[in-house]
Amino acid sequence: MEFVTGVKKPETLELGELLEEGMEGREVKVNGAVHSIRDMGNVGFVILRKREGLLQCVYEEGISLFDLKELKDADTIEVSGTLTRSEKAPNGVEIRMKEVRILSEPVEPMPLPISKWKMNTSLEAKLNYRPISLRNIRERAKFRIQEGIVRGFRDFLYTQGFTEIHTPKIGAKSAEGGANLFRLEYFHRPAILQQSPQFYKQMMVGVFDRVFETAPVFRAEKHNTKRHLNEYTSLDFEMGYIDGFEDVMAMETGFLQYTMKLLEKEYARELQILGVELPKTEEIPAVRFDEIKRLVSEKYNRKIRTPYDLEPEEEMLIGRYAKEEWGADFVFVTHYPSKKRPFYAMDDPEDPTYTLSFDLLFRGLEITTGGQRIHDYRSLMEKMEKRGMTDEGMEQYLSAFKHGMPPHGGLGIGMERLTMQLLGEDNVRETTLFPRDLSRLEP
RNA sequence: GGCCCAGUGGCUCAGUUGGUUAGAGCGCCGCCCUGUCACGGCGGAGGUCGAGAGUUCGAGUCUCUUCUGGGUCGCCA
Repeated sequence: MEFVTGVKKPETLELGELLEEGMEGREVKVNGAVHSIRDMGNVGFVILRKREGLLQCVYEEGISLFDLKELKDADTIEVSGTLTRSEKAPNGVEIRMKEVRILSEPVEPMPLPISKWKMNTSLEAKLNYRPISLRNIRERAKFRIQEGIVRGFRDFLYTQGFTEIHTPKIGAKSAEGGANLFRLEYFHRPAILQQSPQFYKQMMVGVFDRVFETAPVFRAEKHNTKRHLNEYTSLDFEMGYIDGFEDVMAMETGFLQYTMKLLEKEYARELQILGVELPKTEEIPAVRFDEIKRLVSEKYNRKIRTPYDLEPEEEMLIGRYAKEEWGADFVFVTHYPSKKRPFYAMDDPEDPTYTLSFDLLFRGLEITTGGQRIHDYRSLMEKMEKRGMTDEGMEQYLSAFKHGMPPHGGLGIGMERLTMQLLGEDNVRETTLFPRDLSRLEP
């Protein structure tokens, strides 16, 4: 019998440790994957890929006690050698190799040139070889940034008194209803995959006042565009005791400000690798739906074809307008038509054809939908009746309201879309680890 | 699902009005090179041109069918 007493410090060092003061000249051990080899004859360079970045190891004939030809790309190895500071080395430090232990060897050569800075590979090939393509330094940096976004969301909301919740993804009925649900069999009963945590978030506002969740949602929409996925990660929050939907927009602005600072501070390396400039978030313009529609139509001389919704081209033009007129990357579009919003959206008492809701556009793409919800039981029932809905399957949801709910509102942010816009990618699949779309169910 | 575009070595692409043995760069393999960092040099392997049918003396190239992928529209985050 032995006791397990916690994490032990490994013998091998990480990049950060190698860069510390006073390490120069030390005998060290590191591990990593062979990212590339540059063999110059009597001298050679083995670039190791480690979790924090790349590390140059130097082979010197006579000093290194092995043959460089024994190594090849994608070997995982453990290197022992002397840590040396050198201005010629990419990070300022390198390891003069003495011994190498091969931990594993590939069976086949790389299908993609992952060690190239830019792989020059189609999205399709990158997705088909996902576990391989993600090893490329730029590819993997995208998902570190994505980590930073989710971290920012979590950390910020914790500071604002939110409770993180985890709601079921299998259910009997869903908030928005309709044809875009994935249906499945649940022990001989019909079930669906949740397309939104909406109902659960709202019910939990009655419990914790402020809640959030970062989880997948499923949409069986048969769309095939560069901004749609059939499974995506939604950053959702819902907050009680609000004075209006403006409080929700303010909270989202706070999240963006917090996250941009976090990225700047802790993800500087990844931002630099990808050449990303962070957008301004000090202030975000908010403009009414009908107003911005008119402004864009006038400025760019474009006819309004659908009065109740924004066409993708209009979204793009709104992004352009916000940039040109207000110097803004983000813009809130408020007061969407009631017609296009779900039943739980609160109508504007001043004009019930519009709702107290908003979308957030980031560089011309919708990344958020949010708003104030109806909290009064009678109003909710009234609106459902007006829409010809029954309470079937929603008894639990409605019972929360029957027994009292505070005024509240919330939003959902498309994580992949936010990442995509931040990084300037032109396809959501670029910022999705393993995308699910019309034709792609694996990897 | 509608419409548009594209499928040529592992990857990215070129291939003329249909004409001999289908090319390049990167990657891979071998050899050379004492400091590379997109290393460089020399040599080599690797392709039923997505699949099927048709037109033709002859098809990577033209026609039809089909499959796969990309873009776009409706819907949405």
